[in-house]
Amino acid sequence: MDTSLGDNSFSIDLNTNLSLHNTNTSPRETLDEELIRMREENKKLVTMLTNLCENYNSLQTHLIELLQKYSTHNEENSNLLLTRKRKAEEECCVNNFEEASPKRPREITTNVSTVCVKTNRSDQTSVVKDGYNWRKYGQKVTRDNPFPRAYYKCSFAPTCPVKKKVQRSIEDPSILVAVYEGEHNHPHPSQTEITVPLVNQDVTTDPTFSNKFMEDIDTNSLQQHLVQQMASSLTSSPTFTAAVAAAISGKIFEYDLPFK
DNA sequence: CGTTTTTGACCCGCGC
DNA sequence: GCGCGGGTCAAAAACG
Repeated sequence: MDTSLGDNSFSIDLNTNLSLHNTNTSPRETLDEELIRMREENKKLVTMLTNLCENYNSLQTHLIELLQKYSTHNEENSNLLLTRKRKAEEECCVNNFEEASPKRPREITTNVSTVCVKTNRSDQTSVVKDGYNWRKYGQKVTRDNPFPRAYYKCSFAPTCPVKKKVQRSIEDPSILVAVYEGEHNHPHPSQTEITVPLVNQDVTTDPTFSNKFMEDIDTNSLQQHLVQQMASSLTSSPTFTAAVAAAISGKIFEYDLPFK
């Protein structure tokens, strides 16, 4: 995860470097002490943030490992029940970047990944906002799911071979299951309208669910969210706002005084 | 008027 | 060989 959050250089500059031209020692000493205290607090915050990033990374790695194990387990169980055809589909979904079945020569090597997206129950559309532009070319009601399956091609087709199938989960209709086939051979057109894929129990109990969704989580929006959370928690602290107010007033004071 | 979506028809692989 | 089911095509409709 290449992130500025993991960068130790990230610091909260409170602009508390006050250089007051006040000769009164006692308020200055107080301010100096306050300044030292704020710097230490700043250091602590940086350390905490670094640890937080490290913990997040290790947790993410752990989650991916668990999902991989879970997928393998489901594959073994379902092998007893599924027909050969459906089993082949299952394997295709569980194992990403696996070659397509040799019995289907029309599909050359395709990368298959599954992404689950939480939507509003009132939203009946089957649109998964992933930043790419798609053109719908078909819709079909399948045997094992009453919700229609929509077929999309990348709008860059035929240059871009990527297709996706979108269908609501039979277990939880508020979840859209999108199956992507192939890799885009063009840059991502937009990073602005990405729906963060969902991690919940309904999704992980779906045997067709793939761990690939973790890679599709937009790291930029996650970073923004974390920064916003940290900013709000800091600004909600009375000591922090007091320190900022002191820093700003001190700065104003600095600009006012030299001519006195 | 160009683009996208809808939808019925068709194709093809698989199982019996 | 036949039927079933999933995937794709393509004409018509809808949309901006």
